[in-house]
Amino acid sequence: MMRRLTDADYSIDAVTAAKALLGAWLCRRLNDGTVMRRRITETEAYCGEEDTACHAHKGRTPRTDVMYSPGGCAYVYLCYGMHEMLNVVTGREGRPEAVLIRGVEGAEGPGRLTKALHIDRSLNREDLVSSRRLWIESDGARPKFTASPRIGIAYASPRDQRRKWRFTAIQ
DNA sequence: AAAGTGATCATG
DNA sequence: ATGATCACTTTG
Repeated sequence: MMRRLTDADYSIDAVTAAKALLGAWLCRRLNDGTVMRRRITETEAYCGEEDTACHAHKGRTPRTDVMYSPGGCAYVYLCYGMHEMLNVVTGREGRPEAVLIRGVEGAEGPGRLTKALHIDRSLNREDLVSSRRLWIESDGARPKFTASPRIGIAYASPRDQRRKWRFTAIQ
């Protein structure tokens, strides 16, 4: 049985959420009514201002403001001038944590999945609990996964670079 | 290996 | 206003 994730599912720390989101279904309804669902296969956790890899590590700015909202909304930004990146904000209000969705079945890679599901910055701040356009469902599947260092964070402290906060579902 | 692409933020 | 940087992908 399939259920949409609720506030409670998003009100947890990003590392726990990043693991729990593996196997869940990222769902997108387009303007023409088409609904797409893809299983999440890879995630990364970004954890507060003290995490030097996290966009919010320099504090609240116009871009990172959304990360300070209560868990359950989307944080979408443009990377390298061409790739839209989808994150799910988690945790409590005032604490900037988010899970980067790095891959879904059939679209591995953070820029590829957003392209496949037509996700862009118009969905920034979208509330995944109530949205008709973007949400996540779970059928209870909890795939096994591996944990490894996060990608593309050479700017972070060596200690934060070493943290195994990237989670990849097996098969 | 390196380009391509434009928003973002710190600096002036 | 300017410039460095960037949670990536594709092409050679």
